[in-house]
Amino acid sequence: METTKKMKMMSLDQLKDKHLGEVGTIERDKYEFDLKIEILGDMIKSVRKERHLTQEQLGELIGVQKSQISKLERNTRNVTIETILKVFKALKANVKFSIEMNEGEFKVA
Amino acid sequence: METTKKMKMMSLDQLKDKHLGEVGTIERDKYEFDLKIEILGDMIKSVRKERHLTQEQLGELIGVQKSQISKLERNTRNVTIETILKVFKALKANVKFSIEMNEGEFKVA
DNA sequence: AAAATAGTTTCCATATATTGAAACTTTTTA
DNA sequence: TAAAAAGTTTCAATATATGGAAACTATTTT
Repeated sequence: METTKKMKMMSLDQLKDKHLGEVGTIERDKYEFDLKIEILGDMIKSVRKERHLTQEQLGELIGVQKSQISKLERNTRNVTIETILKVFKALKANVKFSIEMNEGEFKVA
Repeated sequence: METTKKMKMMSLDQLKDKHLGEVGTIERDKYEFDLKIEILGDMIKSVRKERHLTQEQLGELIGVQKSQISKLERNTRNVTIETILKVFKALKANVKFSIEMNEGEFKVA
């Protein structure tokens, strides 16, 4: 099993944001990772913990039972984008998505 | 504050397959965007175009009909993570996911 | 303009994601 | 250590994502 690797990093963009905002008061966390089903749940859990919420509280914010949150965090199954967005929106976390590709890497079979 | 920048090393295979440009100048495209259902399809389409594939060809790579690809690109519905990963994997594109949050922004209702 | 290719839509079946309720287990607190 | 709180699992219902087939429209090519 893979352990949760929580990588905190500060990007240039964040530095800019920080300077634009109130000096030194805005702490911004960014978690970035290769998208895999197995990691998503861990991310939900991480952010929820950071917000000091119980599964039940998060569930209330979204409008679902705590069991639902548990399932999501435990990666018991596939998830739809909509569900992911609902959760992170409730956690007031900004979700970004990026796609990287090397030019010319591709060959049609 | 440390930035962990891990630009992927280029493999020899990638260099070999590179058909234009000089050695060592493989361009890497990165599309980053706030995750929204409406945008995902556009991204699939963009990357597919960049790979010079038709919907039918992409479908073959994944093992689905072209109509399926059309539906995905046209954002006709919600999508699961699994499907997203399947598509971008076939396109040899690296999918990243990031979550940003401001500390202390959160208030429990 | 006709043919060929590419993309879209509809109809429909099947698989599975979402969800609640309740019982259960684990962790925390008094 | 007993009670309370937090988290997990199971059972079951419903909604909906995935997918193929075929007819359709749009675009490109000859």
